Amino acid sequence: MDQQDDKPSGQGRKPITARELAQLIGVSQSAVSRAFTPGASVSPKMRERILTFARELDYQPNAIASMLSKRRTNIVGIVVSDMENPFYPALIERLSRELQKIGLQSLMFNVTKGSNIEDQLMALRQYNVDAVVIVSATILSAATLDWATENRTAVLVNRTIPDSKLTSVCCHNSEGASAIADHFYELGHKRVAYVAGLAHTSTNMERQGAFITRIAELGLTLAANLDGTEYSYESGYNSALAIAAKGSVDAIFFANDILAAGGLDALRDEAGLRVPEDIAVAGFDDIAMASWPHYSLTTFRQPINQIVAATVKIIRTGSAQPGRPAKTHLISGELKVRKSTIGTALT
Amino acid sequence: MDQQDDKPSGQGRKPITARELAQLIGVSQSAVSRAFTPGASVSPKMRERILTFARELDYQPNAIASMLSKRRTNIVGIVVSDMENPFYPALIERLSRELQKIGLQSLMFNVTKGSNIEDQLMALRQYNVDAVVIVSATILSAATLDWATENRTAVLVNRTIPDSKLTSVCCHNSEGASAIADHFYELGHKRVAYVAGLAHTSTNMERQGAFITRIAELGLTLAANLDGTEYSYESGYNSALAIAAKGSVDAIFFANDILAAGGLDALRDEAGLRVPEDIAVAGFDDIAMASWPHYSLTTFRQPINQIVAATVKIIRTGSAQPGRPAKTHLISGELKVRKSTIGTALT
DNA sequence: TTGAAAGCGATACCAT
DNA sequence: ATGGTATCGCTTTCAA
Repeated sequence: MDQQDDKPSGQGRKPITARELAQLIGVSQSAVSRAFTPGASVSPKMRERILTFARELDYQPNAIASMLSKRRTNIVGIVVSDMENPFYPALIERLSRELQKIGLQSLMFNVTKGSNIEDQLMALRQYNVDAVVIVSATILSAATLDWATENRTAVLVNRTIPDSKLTSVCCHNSEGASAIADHFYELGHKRVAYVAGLAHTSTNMERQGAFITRIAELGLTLAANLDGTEYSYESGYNSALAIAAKGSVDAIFFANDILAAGGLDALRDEAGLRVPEDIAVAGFDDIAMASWPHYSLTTFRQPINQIVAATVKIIRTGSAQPGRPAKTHLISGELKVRKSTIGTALT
Repeated sequence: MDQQDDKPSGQGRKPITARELAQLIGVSQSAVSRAFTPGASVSPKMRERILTFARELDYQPNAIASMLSKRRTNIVGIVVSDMENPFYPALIERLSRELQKIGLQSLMFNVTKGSNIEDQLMALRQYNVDAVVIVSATILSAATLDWATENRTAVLVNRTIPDSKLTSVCCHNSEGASAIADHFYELGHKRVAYVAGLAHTSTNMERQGAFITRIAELGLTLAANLDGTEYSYESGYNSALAIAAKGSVDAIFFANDILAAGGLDALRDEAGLRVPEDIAVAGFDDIAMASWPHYSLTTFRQPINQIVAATVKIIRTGSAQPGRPAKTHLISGELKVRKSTIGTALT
C-alpha cells in the first residue's frame, strides 16, 4: 500500500528552462521555442545565437511541456504479451527502431492474462500516446481494444479481430499455409498433419483453415489435426510424439517455428525418426533459429521488415485513425525450403 | 449531440477535462484532482460523488499534464540493444511487468551501434524519465552514460562500467564461472576451453577471468581460449568446430547459452562428437532453450526474478540517485547441471 | 474539507 | 522576423 510517499530527495539540479535561457540571452521566450522548431520563422543568425547559448548552458526543451501544449506525445504505445516466441522480440525491436528514426518513442505495455487487462491498459489511455500498436497474441476482446484505443490511431500487427474496427497488418497466413501444403504435395507426401498453436488466435485459425482446405484440394489425407493450447517448444514436442505414436504420417505442418523446433527434436531424439527421410517438418515465421544448421527448418517466412515498414507507414500517414475505414494489410511472405523437408541443403 | 467538429484530421473526440467535469458536477476543479489523488484531503462522499460522475462521463486524468505539474513522469527509460539473445527479452519483459505493478511504465530506447548514440539517447533526457535502466551490452562509454542519465536515478543491469558512477545489478559472474570450473574438475576433465562472447563486455571479462583463474588453481589445462566478437549461435558454432579440429579438449565453457547452443550443435552434428561422452559443454544464463531436451545444457542460471526485484527496489527506494554512492549489487546464481556435462538426467 | 489562483514549461496566435 | 500572452490540464499552496 505504499505509494508515492518518497520525496524526490536527491533528484539533482533542475534543468534550465526556455524562459531562463531567453532572459540570459536577452530575447523572448518565443524565440527560443522557434529556434528549436524546424521550419519556424526565425532568422538564421537568431537561431544560431540561441542554439549556441543553449548548447553552452545545456538547455534542452522539456518534452513533457511540449506534449501538453502540442497535444502530441510522439510516443507510440506497444501492447505486447507473448515475448516467449522470439518472433515478437525481433518484431518489436525492429519496430521501435524504425519509430525512433522518425522521432517516435515506444512505450511498452505488457499485458498478462493473469490480471485485469483493462486496468493494465488504463495507462495506455492516460498517457495520450499518438498511436497504439497491438502485437499481442493474447486474447483482447474487440470491446477492450476499442476502449483502449478510443480516438487514436491503432494498428493490430500479426492478428486480426473480426468485430473490431481496427486496421491490421498481417502476414498472408493463408497463402503461407497453402504454400506449405503445396510443398508437401510436390514432395509426394500423402498423409500430413497439422499442429495448432493457441487455438483461437487469428494466426492459428487462418493457417489451419487454409492448410486443411488446400490439403483437401490436393487430395492429401489429413492424418492428424492436433489442437494446441500454446505456441511453445514443449507443446510442439508433445504433439510430435503423439503423432509419431500413431504412425503413418509423412509430413507435419506446425503452426509456428517454436512448435516445429520442439517437434523436430522430439521426432529425432525421442521418436528416433529421421527428418526429413522418415517424416518432413515445416513451420511458420522463419525466426533466427529456423536457419540454424541443427534445425534447418523449412518454414514460411514472415518478412518482418515489410511488416514493420507497413505499420510505420500507417502511423506516419495517419491512416488507421478513428474516422477512416479499417483495412487489413496483407504482407506476402516467402517459403524458405530447408533440410527439414528436403534432404539436401538448398540455400 | 456529438459530432467530430473541431479538428480537421479526425483525431477523434477530445476527452473531457477535470475543469469541465468539475463544472458539470458543480464542484471545484481542485476537488476533482483530489478525488483522484490517493490520500488527499477530501471527504469520502465528495470523492465518491466525483468518481461516480467521472466513470459516467468517462473522465480520466491527463497524465501528461500531471507529469508537468508534478515534475514526475512515472516512466522508466530502458536502454536496450542486444535483443538477439533471448536472455534480454525475458529480462525486459519481467522488468516492465514488475514496474507496471507499481505504476511505472517503460519507455524503450533501442541503441544500435550504427548511428550516433548520443543522438539516440537525446530523447532519454528530454522525456524526463524518472529513472533509467541500462540493459545494453553494447559499448556505451562512461561519459555517454553519465550524460544520458545526468541527474536521474540510473541502474546498469548485467554489466558494470569501471569509470562510471552508476549503480549496477549483476549476476555474480565470477562465482558462476568458478562453479563451472569446479564442475569440470569434479567430472575429472583435464583439458578445458573457454569461448568468449563480445570480448570487452564486463560479463565476458568477468566470466573469462574467473574461469581461467579457477582452472589454474585446480591444476587444469586451458587447452583453448577463443576470443569472440559476438554472443551468437554462429559464433559458438564456429568456435566449437575450431576446438574440435584441434582435438584433445575435454570440456568447453561458453560465455553464454546461445554460444553454447551453437557449439553443442556443431560438436554433435558436424564434428560427430558425443556430448558429454566425448566432450562436455556448459553455458551461462539458463535461457529457456537450455532446458529443452535437445540441448539439456548445463549452465549457470541467472536468477532473472531476483535481478529484476533488486532493480525495481533500487528504483523505488531512490537509491542510485545522483548524490548517493554507486553500489554494485551482486546477485547469486545457481549451477544447473544437465545432460551436456552428465550423461544422465539429474533434474 | 473546500475553492480560488499561481505555477509547471512549452506552443501558437496575436500584434508589431 | 520578433515579442507579448493566452492556453494546455493538472497539482499545489493559501485562504476561507
